[in-house]
Amino acid sequence: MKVTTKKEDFLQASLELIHEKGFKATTMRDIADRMGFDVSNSYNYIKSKQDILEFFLFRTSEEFHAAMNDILASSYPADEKLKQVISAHIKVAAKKPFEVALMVNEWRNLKEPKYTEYIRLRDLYERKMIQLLQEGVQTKVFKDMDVHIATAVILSSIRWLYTAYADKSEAELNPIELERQIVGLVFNGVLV
Amino acid sequence: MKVTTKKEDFLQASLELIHEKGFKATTMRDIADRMGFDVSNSYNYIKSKQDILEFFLFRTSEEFHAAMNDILASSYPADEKLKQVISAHIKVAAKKPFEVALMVNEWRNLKEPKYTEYIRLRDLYERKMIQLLQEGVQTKVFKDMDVHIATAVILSSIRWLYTAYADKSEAELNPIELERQIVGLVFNGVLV
DNA sequence: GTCTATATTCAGATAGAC
DNA sequence: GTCTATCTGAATATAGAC
Repeated sequence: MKVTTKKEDFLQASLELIHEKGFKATTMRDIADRMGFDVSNSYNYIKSKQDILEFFLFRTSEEFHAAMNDILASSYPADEKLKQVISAHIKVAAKKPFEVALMVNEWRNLKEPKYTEYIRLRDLYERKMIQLLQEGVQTKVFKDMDVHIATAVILSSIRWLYTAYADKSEAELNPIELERQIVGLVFNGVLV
Repeated sequence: MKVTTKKEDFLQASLELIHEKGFKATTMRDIADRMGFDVSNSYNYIKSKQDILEFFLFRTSEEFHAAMNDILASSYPADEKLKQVISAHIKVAAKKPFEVALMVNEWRNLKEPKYTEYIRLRDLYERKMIQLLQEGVQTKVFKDMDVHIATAVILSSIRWLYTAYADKSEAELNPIELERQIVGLVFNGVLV
């Protein structure tokens, strides 16, 4: 079994509560209650409530960027690269659904200068995706299309993935089949 | 020029502020400041802060449902129906970007019983979309696919649309070209 | 690490005068 | 419809004792 420090437990409890109620609606008291101690103890583990948000957002963002960088630096053709990006998103969403939920829903609650810093990372990620699609268009692997719109559509189309794994109620989705279906749609669309 | 009541002005100011700062972060004082009067006056127009959220969320939800119902009740084949759903989403996003932003970002701030009521409307809308795709698969217009996953992917893929119209900074997107690009992707994917 | 106590600030909402 | 004044509650965060 996994050994966790109390700080890790505290952050995990925070993460789950924020996912359930939202960042603003989650109070330090809520988190302390779930940990079974008084609010004031929370400040043994963090300096401020903002710290919790920053910790998860930047850590998970880094994970996405690392995967994207490896994929872009490979010699695969663009279609295989795109498939691997989709695959990476499914893997992260399946392994860390609450972290991804935070990225999707709570980044607006960051305060300056972290807010601007985070936006920059998001924009950078988007630009890497645009680059990938552009490469595919130039090599005639992808059709001629507006790569900016296509990037927005594709990134948006996989943004719901965390919900499939965050809610235990959902039937456990087979990640392999999920990837097959999504790649099928992104590559060839819905028409026969 | 358009004649507006002061209540309409108040709600519009609320809408824009909530879009800028988020619902929880927007205070009644913020809204009153923008209107140029004291907080207490706000309660001439609404009973509570929740009212603002409920008003916009349910009104815009109704708009989406009405469009979807008309499309489903038509005798068009499934591919044309799907195209019209996409077209409707673009139209609403272009005309009411802040309202759509609220639907995407702030529905979690509804309180019971409105929260449950709203979730039901969302689920209903999703089921209508599943029905549309199922019809297309049965009539061999769409390929054989997991219609639940396809519904999640397609609805998610057009969820970003409001951002293209909410931020004035973005170059004004031509809705006709936007529709052409998105329909092209949803129908045939990115491959040549 | 845990507690009690408290400082500080700020939010939603109401009462009542003009 | 507008204001002043105020109630009530709640939140983040800190100080200091055990």
